[in-house]
Amino acid sequence: MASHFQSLPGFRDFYPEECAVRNHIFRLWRQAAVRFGFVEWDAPVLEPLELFTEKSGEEIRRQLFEFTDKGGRAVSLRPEMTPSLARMVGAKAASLRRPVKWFCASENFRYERMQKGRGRSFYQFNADILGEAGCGADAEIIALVVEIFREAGLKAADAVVRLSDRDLWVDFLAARVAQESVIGVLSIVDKLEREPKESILEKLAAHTKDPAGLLGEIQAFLKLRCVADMRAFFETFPEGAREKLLARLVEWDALLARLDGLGVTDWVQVDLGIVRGLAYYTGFVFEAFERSGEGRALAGGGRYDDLVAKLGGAEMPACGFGMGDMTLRLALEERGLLPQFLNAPDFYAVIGGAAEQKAALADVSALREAGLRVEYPLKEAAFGKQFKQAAAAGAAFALIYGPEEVAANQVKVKDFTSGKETTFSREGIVERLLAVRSFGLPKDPCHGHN
RNA sequence: GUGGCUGUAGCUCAGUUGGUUAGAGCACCGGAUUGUGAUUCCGGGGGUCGCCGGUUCAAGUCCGGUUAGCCACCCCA
Repeated sequence: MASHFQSLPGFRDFYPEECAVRNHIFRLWRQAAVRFGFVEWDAPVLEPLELFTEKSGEEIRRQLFEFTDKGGRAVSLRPEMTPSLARMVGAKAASLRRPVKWFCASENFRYERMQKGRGRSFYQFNADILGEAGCGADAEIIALVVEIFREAGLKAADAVVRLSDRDLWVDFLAARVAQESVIGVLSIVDKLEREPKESILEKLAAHTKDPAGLLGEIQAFLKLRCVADMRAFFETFPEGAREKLLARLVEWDALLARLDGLGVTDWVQVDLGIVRGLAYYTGFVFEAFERSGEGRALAGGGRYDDLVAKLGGAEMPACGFGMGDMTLRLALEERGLLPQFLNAPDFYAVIGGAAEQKAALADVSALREAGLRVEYPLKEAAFGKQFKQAAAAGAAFALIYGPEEVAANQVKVKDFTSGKETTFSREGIVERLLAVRSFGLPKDPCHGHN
């Protein structure tokens, strides 16, 4: 170790290569959101502790970076953005034009034990639509998830959005257990795959006289994969519960029709097994997963119509999702979807010596002014060394300013991919090289020189 | 918060039953090389062997503790 200082556990140093990857992911997020008409917002990194405990309860303090500041205030680094969003939207609820479509790409902090794809500091993209109760907002949110995946280079074979419905679960369970047991049963359902059957039955017995029967119905419910099957399933339910459940399916039809119109049907799978973290969700919920391999969760979200009133003081239906940078990065990395040479220059000027320096630097400046990425050696060096440096920097082209070229008011351009060279007049060099960057060296041999 | 595995150069790792001044490849810097880049050759910098303690004439090596990382559980807003 050159230094005895290290970054804190779970926090990352971003060397240029890492930073380029991070910025690439930010770019994917921002561009997709902006195309969908979302606007970016942000909030303080440090917030009053109560803002977070109000939503999630005292238990989450274990996972907060919380402390008392010098003014004696209980504060915490933000573990998520939704409470801040609710506060900000709630404060201006009356004057915001609806629907409110906001996104942010924020650094968040959770005091957790680290593992693959999870640290104590991470970046998360959030997009929310507030003030629209209809499923059009849910569809827009889900389509944005898919748009980000597409923009990143993923295909429908790589990732899937599993769509579930908290309302449907509540109505389904209400027909089988007491109202106050619904939440408890949902948390049991969440662990269905991870716990032995005996343990599940034992827990269900606290909520029903017929745990085996209830488990059978839940398993049948979980197997439903389309609205037609759901409808057939509910037709057998007793009057009262049946009408409510069938009415909910009308919303499902409307949502799926919109998703079809938005062209994301291939990415969406009805899967009522998505019940995790349903504490404050009130309607459609979803999570995006990799289809194969690790099966990592890439994003998750849903409708939370009551949360803004609770935290922001104003009635405001809402839905949204979050997507972390770490799992997305791993998914893209494994598929070779991270661009190479994100920091590479377009052109590297190879400069003969002091006599050629003035002409070369003048062109470098003009090219940079035009928006091209141009580098050159900061000290005099042999031609061979300069070419090595140009290649090591990942430059697409070398611009050669030797005595011959400069004397003739020319510059030789070398394409590092093909190894071919073409000589241009320095007159109008900016326009020529803008074209070279976009289309490569001209094929017309009359430009050539050999 | 619980359990398993692992810490030797920036990276990947070697290092004999404990035995002189701890090595290699890659990477980096310089040179061969003042007109052409992923090849080649030569040289250089860089290590308190994670940390603390113990056993021993002697510890990178053995023992104990600790810390960090990885993986799984818990959790996932």
